[in-house]
Amino acid sequence: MKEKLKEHIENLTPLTDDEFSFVLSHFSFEKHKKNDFLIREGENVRHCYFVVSGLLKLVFNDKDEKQHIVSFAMEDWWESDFSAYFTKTKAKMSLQCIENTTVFSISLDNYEKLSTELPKMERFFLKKSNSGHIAAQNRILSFLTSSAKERYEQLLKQYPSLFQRVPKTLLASYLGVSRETLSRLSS
Amino acid sequence: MKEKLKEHIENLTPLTDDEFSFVLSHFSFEKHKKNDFLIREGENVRHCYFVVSGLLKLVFNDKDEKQHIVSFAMEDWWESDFSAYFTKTKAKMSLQCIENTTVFSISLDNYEKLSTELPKMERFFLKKSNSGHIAAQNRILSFLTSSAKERYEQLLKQYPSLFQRVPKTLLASYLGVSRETLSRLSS
DNA sequence: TTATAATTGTGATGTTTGTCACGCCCGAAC
DNA sequence: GTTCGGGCGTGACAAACATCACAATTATAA
Repeated sequence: MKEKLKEHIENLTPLTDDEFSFVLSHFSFEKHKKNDFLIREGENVRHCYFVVSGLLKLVFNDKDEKQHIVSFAMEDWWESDFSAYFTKTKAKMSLQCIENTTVFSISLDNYEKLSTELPKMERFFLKKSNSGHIAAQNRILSFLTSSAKERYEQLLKQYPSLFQRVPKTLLASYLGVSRETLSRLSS
Repeated sequence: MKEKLKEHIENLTPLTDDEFSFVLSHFSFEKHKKNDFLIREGENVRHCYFVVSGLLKLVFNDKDEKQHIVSFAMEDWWESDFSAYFTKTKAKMSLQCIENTTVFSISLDNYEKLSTELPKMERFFLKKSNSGHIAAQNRILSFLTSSAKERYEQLLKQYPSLFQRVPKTLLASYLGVSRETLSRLSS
């Protein structure tokens, strides 16, 4: 588990063993079961999560209780309701396990401490944030340029494993179409 | 002009005058006319821009030469093709002036120098990047949860000035609907 | 095992939206 | 002035998609 986090960080910036122990001391390791909530809509968001194994969904529920999936969080992803996390406001979204999941979590205090105490890590978080921004922009682009069918095919190509791991209803609410439409797209 | 940048940064972190001069020395000030390109699709992206005045569009052109507006960049916004900027690859999008525009620009080298030399600024860029990520996520959410009409009304509420400054065709291609549909929504 | 719930496909129908077509208005260029 | 083109509205039609309904199959739990 530790190794997973270490390797992940070292993809962007090398760390000595001492530095990594120091980094690690700012995180907690957590195991969660399928359907557990890491973040509940309306509550405070104490942590940001690094996914070691498993699968989560970041979900927004509209007034009609219809769920919309903003993001699937897979192995090696960072996820949270970042808006609520950074501004210390209540969560607008929920983060829930689709499978049994293990994560490293970090509080905002520790996030900021770590950033100031170890500049490498601030640089690391900056790069991660930039990637997150770019990924989100690509998703916007896919809504602007592509039909439901094309978005479906892009997803299939990029994350083929999702189609075995996740009920189609969830894929539909990620793609922004109804379950029935998705079903007809696949045939 | 300088003051605009200074105030903008000081919204998030205080700066001494010396620090600000140091910051400023990493930027260039540029004036551009309506229709000028700051970034052209297919070319290298040398700079990231802070908009002092005016209005720009960040545009993606699909295979059918249809333009899709990823973002309008207004006063106080940071904009670039961040993916191309950070990874030193060719631009997938263009950044073009809708009005006469003034900006501060910073090269990637200077961005990185500034970040390492002045940790405050790295913290600043991190916060900006987070906001960008969150803003993009909200836009994704609006595609998932809202009809064209609702997205139109949200935009009208958030940026009423756009409706005087920008031809409806551009608003349509930001909202992801045809010009004709947008026209019918407003009535 | 048996009962219960979740998942998925598919038909019927109506709404939303895109596309093509046309006409009007208005400002810029000549 | 006249011409030309961009911006904008709107009608007609077709395509894409949502919604409702129902059935069949597959987990899941008691």
